Amino acid sequence: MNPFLKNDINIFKNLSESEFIELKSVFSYRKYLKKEFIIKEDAAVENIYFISSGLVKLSYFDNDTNEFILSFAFENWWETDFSAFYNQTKAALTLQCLEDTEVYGLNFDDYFLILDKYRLSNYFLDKSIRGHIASQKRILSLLTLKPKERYEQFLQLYPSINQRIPKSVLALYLGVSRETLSRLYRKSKK
Amino acid sequence: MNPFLKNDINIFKNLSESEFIELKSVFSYRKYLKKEFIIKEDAAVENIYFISSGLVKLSYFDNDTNEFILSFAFENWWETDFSAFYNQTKAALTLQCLEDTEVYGLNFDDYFLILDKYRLSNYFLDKSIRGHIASQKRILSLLTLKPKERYEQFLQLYPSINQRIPKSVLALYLGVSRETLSRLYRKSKK
DNA sequence: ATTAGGGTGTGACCGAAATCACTTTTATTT
DNA sequence: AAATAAAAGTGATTTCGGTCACACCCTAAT
Repeated sequence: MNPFLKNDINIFKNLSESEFIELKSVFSYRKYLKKEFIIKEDAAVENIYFISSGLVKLSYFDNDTNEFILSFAFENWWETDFSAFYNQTKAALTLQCLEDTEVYGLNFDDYFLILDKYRLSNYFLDKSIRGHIASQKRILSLLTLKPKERYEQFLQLYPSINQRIPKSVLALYLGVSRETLSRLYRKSKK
Repeated sequence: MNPFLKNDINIFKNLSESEFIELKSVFSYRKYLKKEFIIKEDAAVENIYFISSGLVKLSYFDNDTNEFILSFAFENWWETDFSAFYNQTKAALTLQCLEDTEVYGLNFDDYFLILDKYRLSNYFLDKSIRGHIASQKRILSLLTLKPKERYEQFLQLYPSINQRIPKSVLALYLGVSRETLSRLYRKSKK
């Protein structure tokens, strides 16, 4: 198993080497290529995914035409369509790779199994609360900031992924048109 | 202790009567009047609050002038400035009563204490994930819907609190001006 | 019954961003 | 290297929602 996942979990719970080998067996490793879908709309959402390398986008399509991006996820993030996974319903969101990406999947039953067996509830609770806090920041950003300010906030918050995604994709995340973003970009440079 | 909290927790973990009496002692009950602040900007955030009755708004003020509402919270919801509580920093948000409100406060140390002592991690994990899912829905609503559609979605989602708040306050939540909301309102009636 | 204040409705005007249309630049593929 | 596709820049036009200004409630207090 990728060392990242081990290090990440160990922040909260020091498992012995043997416990870790045991735990590792419940995860399913898979590699996806750029543009491949990890979760497709209307498909069942079997897993929650730990991204060990690469970059993905979680998005929603209205009327299967216009795309909107809920979040990017990269190294050491857990991601899935939480609503669909947690309620075991069909995916309303899609999860697609912006780069070649390696993931460790954890299915519904195993998720609840390991919560108790390895006392990982507090680990996931921490992840979830931080995710919740990040979502609230995003809501405030959408409510309070103008496109230009949102763009600048994004640059500050995620300087690394800004380099890794096309501007047209970033526009889908910021909630502005491609053209408007392009014009802002010029202005904030000088 | 208010029966609501007990019923809510019991969904996840059946505590004995004596355990419950023990647990109850860590909560601090308090009653607030309409317009009172439970959390004030820049103050320390001691507690996470379980709302047992009433209605509150969680909001952000930019430059201490313009208000934006992150969420409403009412009976059976847990609410606080999570970022400030969890990181033990000063409040960036305010929590203010829209009605007379009764809360049960739980402080930082006790929170982590009872997570383990009463095995409540899974209970709070569930709450947190559902909160996270709700936040994501809100983000999508802001990204994909026009003001009129957001208003209609709100009516559908929270028909009860729509009756309990002024339209001008709802506008702060929907991210539109008071005037625009007023005009939409007329249009969607006919 | 008069006043004051919170909440709401509505017209006029303005501006930021969407949309449309097209060009230019940069990557990928063969 | 040529061809094709993807991404980005830019002008012209339109539109939705914000802002300003003021009128009209309705309830509670004097």
